Amino acid sequence: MQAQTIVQDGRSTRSYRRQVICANPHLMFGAPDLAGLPMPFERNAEIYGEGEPADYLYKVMSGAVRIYKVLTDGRRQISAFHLPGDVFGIEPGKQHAWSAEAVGNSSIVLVKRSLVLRAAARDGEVAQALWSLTARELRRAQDHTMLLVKSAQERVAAFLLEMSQLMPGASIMELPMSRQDIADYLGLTIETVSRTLTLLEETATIELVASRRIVLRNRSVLNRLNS
Amino acid sequence: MQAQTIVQDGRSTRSYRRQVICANPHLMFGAPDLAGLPMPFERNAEIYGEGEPADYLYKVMSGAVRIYKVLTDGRRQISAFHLPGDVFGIEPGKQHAWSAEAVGNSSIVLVKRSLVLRAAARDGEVAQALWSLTARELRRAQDHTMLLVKSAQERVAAFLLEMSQLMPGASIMELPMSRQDIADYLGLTIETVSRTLTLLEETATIELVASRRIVLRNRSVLNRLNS
DNA sequence: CGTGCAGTTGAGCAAATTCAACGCTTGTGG
DNA sequence: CCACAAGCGTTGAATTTGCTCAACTGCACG
Repeated sequence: MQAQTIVQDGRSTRSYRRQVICANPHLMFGAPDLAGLPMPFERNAEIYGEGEPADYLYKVMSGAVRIYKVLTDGRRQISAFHLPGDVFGIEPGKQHAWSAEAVGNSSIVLVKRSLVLRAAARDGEVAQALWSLTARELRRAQDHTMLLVKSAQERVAAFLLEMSQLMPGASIMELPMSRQDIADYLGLTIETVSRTLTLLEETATIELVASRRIVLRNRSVLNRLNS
Repeated sequence: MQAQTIVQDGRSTRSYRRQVICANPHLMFGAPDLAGLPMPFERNAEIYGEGEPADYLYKVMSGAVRIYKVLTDGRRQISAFHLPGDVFGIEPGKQHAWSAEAVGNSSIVLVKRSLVLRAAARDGEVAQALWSLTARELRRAQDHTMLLVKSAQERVAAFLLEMSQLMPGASIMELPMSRQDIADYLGLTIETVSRTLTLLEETATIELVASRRIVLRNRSVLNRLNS
């Protein structure tokens, strides 16, 4: 069983070629009894890759996960960030259509897909849960679609509100992801994201405590942008 | 029971205010026994509206359906076109998050949602079918997301290929929808769609037999744009 | 034959991208 | 402890892409 994790290479380009570096997140494919136990993933470690068999469902315990695809021209599109409590990895087919990586060091619980499916076949409640999980993911994807037809300001505002919803109660938002991650999620460039954030700061809508620590000062402005 | 259908108003603007005109597509909400029988919908007739209870599942028998939302600023975003054979109207919640309209005159079969859900609770096969239908819809939505981060040429090429896949065998594609529909699906303006189509015609990639009759002359170019 | 709608085309403009330089923080090695 | 490189983020200037506004064409229908 080969142990290898794939992470982003360190070049300053924005296209995503990949490079093999360290120890393995895929041990469990040979050790199905690990299902249900939390597994640690390092920053940028791959959880699964596009085209791999979709044998597990995943639940984020701590950290954050990005779901993404790399286009032929090297651009990357992130379809979702998953934060603690979120389940991900549900796929219609046998194979993953997307890749998943840990944004920062993360702890993730794995459950064998076949176990869940078998349980669902027996138990209507499980089937129902699985279905509503998929349906929620569908709504998420549709909301993301609506994001991508808006202006840069609107997208960034929507992103900030979405993140603050995912971290309720925190007055200072601690974003786990980089500007590049945000840009690839919003379909913008890092420069545009950066400029838009400073613009929002200049208008006292937000406060950039540090580049990844943001306070939402004026939610009504953000809500209006989001509308 | 009030009979009324809602259609687009006739103004030249691109924002979508609405105006009541003619006879009712919602008879079935009072006549559940109609479930399973095909119902006719006129061009632009509303099938269901955002916020209405999601009491039915729908299957297109003939014609075409657009699923859309109208933003606060009046712009419309179409999330999907459904052609004969497609099932639509599956929603995670009790209410429709989107609206559905017939693109052209269409025939659509309705099935009571509660019947399907009850069947799914008893029968694992039905539950499985329902789940995979939802999952397919999810993949569709994700594919659409990937569309919206591409250039205008790439979006139009992807649209043409998608449509040709939905109408296999036809050498001349007969598009049921207007330029405005296409634009709202691709997140572009009608002008950009029009210009892009003429550009593709000038490069002999497609042939515009008539504005809604298109022949794909050079699929490899389209595929390259799509990649 | 006019009217209305759908689609096309053109010119100017605005928004976001591209390319480039720079600043700040962090980690590493002398 | 300082020097320096690497990563990440910000800022500026030029460019490109698609949008806006406007005019015009072709077609269908009365």
